[in-house]
Amino acid sequence: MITQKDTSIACGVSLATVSKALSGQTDIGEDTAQHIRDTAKAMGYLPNAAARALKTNRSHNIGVLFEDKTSSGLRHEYFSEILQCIKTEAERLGYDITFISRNLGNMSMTYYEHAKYRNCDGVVIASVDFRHPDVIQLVESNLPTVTLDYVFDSRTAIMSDNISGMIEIVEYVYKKGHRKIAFIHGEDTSVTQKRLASFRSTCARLGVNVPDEYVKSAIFHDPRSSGLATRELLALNDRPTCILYPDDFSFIGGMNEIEQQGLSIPNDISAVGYDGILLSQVLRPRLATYRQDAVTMGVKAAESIVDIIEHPLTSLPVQIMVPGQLWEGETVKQL
Amino acid sequence: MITQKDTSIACGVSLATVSKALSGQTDIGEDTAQHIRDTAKAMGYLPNAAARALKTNRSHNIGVLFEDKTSSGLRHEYFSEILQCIKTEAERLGYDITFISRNLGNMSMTYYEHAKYRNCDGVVIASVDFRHPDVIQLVESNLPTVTLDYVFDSRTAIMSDNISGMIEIVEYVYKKGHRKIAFIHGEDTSVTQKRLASFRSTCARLGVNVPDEYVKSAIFHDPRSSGLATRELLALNDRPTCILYPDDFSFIGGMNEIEQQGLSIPNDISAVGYDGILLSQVLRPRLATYRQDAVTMGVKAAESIVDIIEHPLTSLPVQIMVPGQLWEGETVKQL
DNA sequence: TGAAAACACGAAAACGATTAAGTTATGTTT
DNA sequence: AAACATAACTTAATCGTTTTCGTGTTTTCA
Repeated sequence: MITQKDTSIACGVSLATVSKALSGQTDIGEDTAQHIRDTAKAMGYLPNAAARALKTNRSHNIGVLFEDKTSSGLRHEYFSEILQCIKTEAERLGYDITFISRNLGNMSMTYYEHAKYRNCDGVVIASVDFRHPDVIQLVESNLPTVTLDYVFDSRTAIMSDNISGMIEIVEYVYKKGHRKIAFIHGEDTSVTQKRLASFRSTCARLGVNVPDEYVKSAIFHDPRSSGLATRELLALNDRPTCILYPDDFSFIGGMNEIEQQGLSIPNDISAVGYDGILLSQVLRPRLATYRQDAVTMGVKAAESIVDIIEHPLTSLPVQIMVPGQLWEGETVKQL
Repeated sequence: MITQKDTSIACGVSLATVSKALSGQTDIGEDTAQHIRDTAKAMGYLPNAAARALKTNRSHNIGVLFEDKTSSGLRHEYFSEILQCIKTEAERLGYDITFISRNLGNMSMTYYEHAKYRNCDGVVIASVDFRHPDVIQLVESNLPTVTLDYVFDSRTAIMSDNISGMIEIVEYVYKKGHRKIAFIHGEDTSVTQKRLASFRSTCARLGVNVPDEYVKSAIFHDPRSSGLATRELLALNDRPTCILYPDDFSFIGGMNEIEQQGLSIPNDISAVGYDGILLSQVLRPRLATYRQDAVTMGVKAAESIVDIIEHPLTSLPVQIMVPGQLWEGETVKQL
């Protein structure tokens, strides 16, 4: 492996001169610097991130928390798309991505310890149990952090606008003439709480009555549970005319149930998803859904964490609301 | 930050002793070692991966190549599941995962340079253009590498068994009485070549004639292109009774086309997917498909790269065939 | 009991890079 | 021309660990 030392010998200058020339310091003559850069390249010199990190205490490495539990995790297109965009944007800004977990080999460590061990300059917390003590420890530490879809006090958070999303969905469905609107929500998370509150308040504002039996609980990304909830809704005496699903993928479970009962979407029952994953737009009829802007979420997350890392004093903790977009699709019938 | 030095002072022993005690060397008295470990923990000592890597030339970090081009990439459930499993298994074995790309900030580098820069002990090459010169450079370097679904000479590869997969599919369809079998394949990749060859040879062996117009080209993971191919197939005078799709997701495009023409699956047209993603099993009728064992792929990839890293002399380059499984589903009609 | 072996620990160099502070040589000012 | 500023380098310390080679002490056993 070619080091700066090798290069310095080859150029007949000191180690320091090489380091400065390579990092573009100004107190090196332009001709010398150029010569050093040329020979370094010719010799196949590569910087050593470990040495650099050790000395500078900056790794240019961002930790990412992605715990793959049942519902969310990498298999969910929303998250894999966010990850993809964090990765791309971070790389553009000169940072690499390392996954942070709670164990490494046989030694178990907290997220914080792991991130410190790897000298991460900051951490993006994407998909985890935000109530876990280890997550709390991490956000309360001195490490820069950015969370996705969950707010911690005095910390930057990138939020998909679930409140507005739900408002737009309900208003759209209302505009289409629906007054019997059912909502199948996901398991009890911060996201679910926001959507549910928004659903209830918007319905109230529009004067839409929501009987208790119109609100069902299911599991995100699990068509089976939303299928069961759908069945219960269809069995009601006063069945809803429109069902809102926790996410696009879960809608499949509802769709099966509806079709199996000989009903058709949207003629007999209208339906709306959430997420705007690829699937929603290749189904026929195209699913009405609220597209979450995963691309912007990822980009903003990367931008924010880098900003905090590079300007720790001037960057302020903010909550960035990322608006989504209603995709009307063809699954909500005009009544 | 607490270092070994701090600990050594606190314990009144030398730096060397602390290092040995912490790494479990034998030439330290058991009582001293225990005392050192206790105080280290009490003081909140954390090892520094950068310093360790610098000294030992081992980072316990595995690079992963995941370039997100159109068809494959993280948004494809097959790959995101593999990534998830590589991650989990690598962590179990004491390694972290870092994404390797071709640029970092404004400096562009090859994969090899990036991996070297980050001191990766090895690289898993998952989803890229395997013919790219930079990929070639990487696999021809001294870095341990493992590839997925593509073989390089003298290198370990984890292969989803596309040959057998196609054999099983064709035999299954044949057993169901189909003799007019069409195949819509993906773009020209190594995987496509294998499946196509296997399709042709199996059909030949079974005495099934495959007219040229029964073999259509589409794009992986793109329902639109497979929809178009499906339309062409349906327009043939002598239309096939069964269509094999490049992947489960692409099947959606075909499904829409078929239903739009007033035909039904499987009564009028039978269909088979490939991958066995979640979607395939929540569709009604359940899609016949060949389940690729992404979990095993990921686990084997992690195991293999770690084995090569830790036993460079005794580990041999092998091609590990990961068998999949035919899921019969309900989309192939008995003729 | 005395020499060799085993044990427990320390000193110091090294990994590759960065950087504060010091040293020349050259140029500028008055 | 003396004094000073600037440009262009160099020296040497340092980041936190690991590891080789010693060294002093204790144990072992003939």
